[in-house]
Amino acid sequence: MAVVERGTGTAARPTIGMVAERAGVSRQTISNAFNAPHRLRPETLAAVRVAIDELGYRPNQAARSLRTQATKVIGCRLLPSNYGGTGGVLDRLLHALCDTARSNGYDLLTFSAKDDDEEIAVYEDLLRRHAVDGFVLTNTHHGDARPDWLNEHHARFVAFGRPWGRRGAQHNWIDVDGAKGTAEAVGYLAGLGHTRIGFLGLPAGIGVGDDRLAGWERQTERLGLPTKGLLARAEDGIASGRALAEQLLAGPRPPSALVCVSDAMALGAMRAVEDRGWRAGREVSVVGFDDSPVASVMRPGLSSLRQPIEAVANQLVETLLAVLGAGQPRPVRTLIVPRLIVRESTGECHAKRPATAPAAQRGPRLNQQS
Amino acid sequence: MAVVERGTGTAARPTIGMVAERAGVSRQTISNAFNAPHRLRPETLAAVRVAIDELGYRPNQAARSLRTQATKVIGCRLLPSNYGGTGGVLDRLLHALCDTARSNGYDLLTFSAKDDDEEIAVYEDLLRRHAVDGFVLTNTHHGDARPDWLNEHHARFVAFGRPWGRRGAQHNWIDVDGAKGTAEAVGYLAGLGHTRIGFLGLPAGIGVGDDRLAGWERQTERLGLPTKGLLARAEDGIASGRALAEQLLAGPRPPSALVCVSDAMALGAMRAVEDRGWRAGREVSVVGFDDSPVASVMRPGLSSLRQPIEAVANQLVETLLAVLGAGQPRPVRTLIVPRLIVRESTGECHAKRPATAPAAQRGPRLNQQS
DNA sequence: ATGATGGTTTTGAACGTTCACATGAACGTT
DNA sequence: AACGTTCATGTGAACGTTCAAAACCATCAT
Repeated sequence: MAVVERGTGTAARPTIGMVAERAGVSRQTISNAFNAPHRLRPETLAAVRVAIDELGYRPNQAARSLRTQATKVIGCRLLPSNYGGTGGVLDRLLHALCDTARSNGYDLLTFSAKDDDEEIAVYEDLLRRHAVDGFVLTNTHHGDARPDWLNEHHARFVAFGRPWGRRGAQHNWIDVDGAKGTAEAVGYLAGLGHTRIGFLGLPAGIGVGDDRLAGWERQTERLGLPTKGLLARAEDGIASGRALAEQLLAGPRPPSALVCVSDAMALGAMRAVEDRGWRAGREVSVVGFDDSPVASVMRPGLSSLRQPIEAVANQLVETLLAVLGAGQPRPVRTLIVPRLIVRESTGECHAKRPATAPAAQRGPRLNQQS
Repeated sequence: MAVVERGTGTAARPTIGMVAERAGVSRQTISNAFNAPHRLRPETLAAVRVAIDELGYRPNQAARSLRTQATKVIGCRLLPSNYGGTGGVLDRLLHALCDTARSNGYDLLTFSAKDDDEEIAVYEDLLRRHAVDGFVLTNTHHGDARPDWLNEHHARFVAFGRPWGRRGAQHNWIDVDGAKGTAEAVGYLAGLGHTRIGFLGLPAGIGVGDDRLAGWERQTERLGLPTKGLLARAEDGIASGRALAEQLLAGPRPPSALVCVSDAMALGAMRAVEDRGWRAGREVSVVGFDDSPVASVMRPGLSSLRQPIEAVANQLVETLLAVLGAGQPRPVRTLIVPRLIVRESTGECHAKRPATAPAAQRGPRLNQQS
């Protein structure tokens, strides 16, 4: 645990040679102590470790990369945390990636790009300079040019997000099973007695939106619940959610619960509920998606489907390391199931006896999450 | 603009030697084409550029780092985007840092840490491995151990944030002038006719909070405005803001405007205003700090002091590069002034004629920001 | 004794670049 | 013509590590 030397003049950091000399062995032995300790005799290893500690030595990463042709760095584009209304999901992913990568001996190199083309340009630069070993892709979408580009250039990568709209995509990916999530939400609401459960979705053609919608469709059908007049779609956003919800609630046979494709939509929906003098979780239940920070902070708290981002990050790194190690192992296509976080915006159905006779006030049972 | 070779077997990327051979010059000449193009005769340079382009060559970063002892990488700790209620400021900073660094030929290496000690441990690791040239520190605070540690270990760094509580700190820093910001807010509100302007602050001892409070104190004094019973302090948060605002508004001589140390506080304050059946920007004006994404999205929009993060990032990188280049130039201590973004939560003072005679309805003049 | 075996350590070269210096050409001056 | 100067390019070494192969050294069977 010795401190980095601070000599009188230049702070010359130790090299493998200095450690070798101090331990009375060759350079290679020091190298082995790091890369293949099992090869050393226990006494030698101990002695070497003492020398390493005394000098506070760590292998120079540049020299190591040069020799091994591996930088131990993973590249990842940085998206605005509020990107596409994903409410901090990508921010959490980035954190988790840092942690997982580091505990596997890798570092994370981040860069920003205003669009996919610029992102590809950065890929090209980083690859040519041998500055990274591989990439983690986020925010995959229809007509995504990045996977093809990376494949053509023999780059190693994993994607967070399915290759929407491409059946035979050859790359590895991990994603969250949005359909399973919304299906769970519908099931939960049905369990609370709701029979008319609406869905606020995105315009057709957006992978994530279609996926989450499919879960609602599947589950309502399975449970024999109606869907007619209970689906509304528009661009993501609070304003959107408010308008769509108002539209459904103003219909002849309004829903008593709304499952939303995002927290932003759900926030808007709650607003629409309040506009009518009602309260989310009482007259109308609302469920969001992504469990963004606001969801837990607002009152009433927003029930939301939380993506298990830490698990996703683990899978991503694990898969990428497998790809980096062995050339190309079996393809990995993993779906991880989100978890419904229940807060006050969901409650039992009171559709039969509306606002005039409100149900017994449920205490503000805060199920706050972080 | 040639594409990276994709040979039949291994995709052997070009080296400086191959380019040299192709151009019929020596390796050093290729090197110079990148690092000192002015040294080459124009014709030579042109010929070399052709060869470089044809092969799609870029210098191998590891080899370069090994030789020059410079990695061209800057390290930066990643903080949760909702960290300490700073509402996306650090997220914006990270983006801006990426951009600025990259356009200066540097990459950004990010890592996460659960506390300062862990952060220092990562510093140590990265320094010993020669994985970075320097660091950007964020979130400086009282009793911060990081600058001292870095100085002792001869690390190069710049801080975003003043060395709170240390007069003679020796390192370079850039910060936002919170006091000037709140002073501007007070001035603006006074211009709208407000005379009783309150402040919702943080507990004493938090640098950022003390700074922003000081601006309110300074400006109210300068304008001869009262402060008694107009200051309330607590931990940051929406709930806090709501409670503090309610406390001030319930007083014998309540404020007609509130300047808040953060957007979270301001959100709470607006809530308290609504609790009383009032509307922010009409009966009581509210100003936040940081211009977080919610500020522009909510209705009424929250007026807020926006930190010019892009300018901060530029300064940070510029300063760090200066430190990395020349050993230690003149110390840099820069304060950058925030800008008041006016939205609907601020309006003319109507303290004399309260809610019964509301002023002419101001149209929802959306001054939405991004 | 001899040689084969297997574990442990050392040796020399190589990774791809840039540094410090050497070389050579072109030019103007004496 | 000889010289110094400047500019452009080439040469060999070095950065710090790991790879491949060789050398060493016990141990054991022959």
